[in-house]
Amino acid sequence: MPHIQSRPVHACSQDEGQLSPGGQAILDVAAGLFSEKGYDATSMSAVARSAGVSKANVFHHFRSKRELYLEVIREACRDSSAALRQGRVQGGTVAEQLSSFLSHHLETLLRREQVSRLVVREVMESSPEGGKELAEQVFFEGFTELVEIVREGQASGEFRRDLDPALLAHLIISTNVFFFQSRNVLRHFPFVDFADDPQRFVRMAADLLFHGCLRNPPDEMPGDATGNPALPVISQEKVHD
Amino acid sequence: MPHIQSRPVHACSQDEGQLSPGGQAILDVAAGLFSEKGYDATSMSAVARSAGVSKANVFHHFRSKRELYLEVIREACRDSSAALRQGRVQGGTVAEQLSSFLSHHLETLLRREQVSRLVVREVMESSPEGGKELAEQVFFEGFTELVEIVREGQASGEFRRDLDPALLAHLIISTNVFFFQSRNVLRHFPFVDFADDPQRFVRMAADLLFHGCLRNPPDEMPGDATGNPALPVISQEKVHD
DNA sequence: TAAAGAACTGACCGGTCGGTCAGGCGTATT
DNA sequence: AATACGCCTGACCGACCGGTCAGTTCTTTA
Repeated sequence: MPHIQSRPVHACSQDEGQLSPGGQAILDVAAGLFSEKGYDATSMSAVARSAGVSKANVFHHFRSKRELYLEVIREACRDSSAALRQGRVQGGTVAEQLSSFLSHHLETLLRREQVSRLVVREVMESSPEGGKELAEQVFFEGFTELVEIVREGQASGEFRRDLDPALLAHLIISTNVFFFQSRNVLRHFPFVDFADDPQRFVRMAADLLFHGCLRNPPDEMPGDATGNPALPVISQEKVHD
Repeated sequence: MPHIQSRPVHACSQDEGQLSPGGQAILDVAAGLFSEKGYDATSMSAVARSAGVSKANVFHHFRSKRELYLEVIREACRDSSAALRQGRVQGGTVAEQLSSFLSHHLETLLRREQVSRLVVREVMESSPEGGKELAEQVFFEGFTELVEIVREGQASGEFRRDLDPALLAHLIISTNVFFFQSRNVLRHFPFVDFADDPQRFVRMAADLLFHGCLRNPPDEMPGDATGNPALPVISQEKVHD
């Protein structure tokens, strides 16, 4: 379990100078195996076999198992970081921007399931020092951007000014990542019907994050039963599929 | 990585008939090692060494590595399930109950860090079938209870009736678990100051879940600058330490 | 076409893995 | 006193691990 240490992921979001097609093929199957079975349970022999090459050849392209693993992580970070940034929408209210981010982020998580699992695992298992590197070199940009969006919302008066923008940003990521993580369990609760409908989930979650769960008006508004109170939820057709 | 299968965790929250002191000692050190280094990276030799017994002795008490691991998981589930239930408060508003739950739940997660990590890992890596068993046999009770609390809040008119109670319950768990998971990364963002103050985090998160992040009144309220709008936040002294 | 170097291979290494086995020791029943 | 059984041990097993190496084939360049 070689979690990030001294000089590892620093190549994140840098081009890394193109490796040979054979090397790339190895990297691809390695990504699949690592994310499916974890680091320890993935043997170099298995990587070689899956790639259709000899084990010695794998070691020709990558100095060690750890280096292969780190390269996989780097690529995963580069990809998901890029995917995250491109989900940005310019126009609309800040709430719409955040909602679009939520949607796009979750869609990316699910579409690139294996790689996502890999990154999430890396976050969870990171030591305090490894966490520092992950924070600085992998997630800083995206998270900062998210915090900035929230700040804009506060500056424009759209959002409450008395809450910590980083907290909201964290809860947004949290919402998606934990949904992604717990889906296989969530799906089996009888009263949960959103586990297999990410778009519905993201819409409802955004609604909750925006409006809260308490009855809206401080003064009561009694005869409203269950009809949806026509909340200005998000446009909801910007969601990809 | 032996995730739950055919007949595994069914002993959760059942007494399991007491094993010999030697066996319990082995189980304890195994719990530590498994949660610290993961399944694959923990060898039976290491377990034996840490427990101060021979490897053959470990296999005398537990038929296989997998069985030892499952026993560790069972115990962890039994413990954390119990810890969760006892966090329940009777009196007060539903919001206060949920707030207390959040606080107690996070405190338990952090206090029993290793075991928590183990369970979370199990959730994340669970296959669709393994997830079913986890859902039914480990988390059903606690999650159902949480959903019930939310439903009470809706029935009494304290909460909006147009939101899915399971969704709110899920977001509550999500908030805590992801905080727990990402702390080592979170701590290193310069604009995050709640990573090492779980109580503050839980208070702010509860506030956000209750009231949302949008400016409260639907009608504008222009000249209000930055002063906190005196929101009826949670009592905030019910939080343990 | 010769040379150089990258891509690739099978055979092999020391070490560790999960698991087994034959047997010693202590104690309680008969 | 014999027996039986739970607890425990060191020695050992085949399989597989990450990694190396000498050598062959392919590709590029001069």
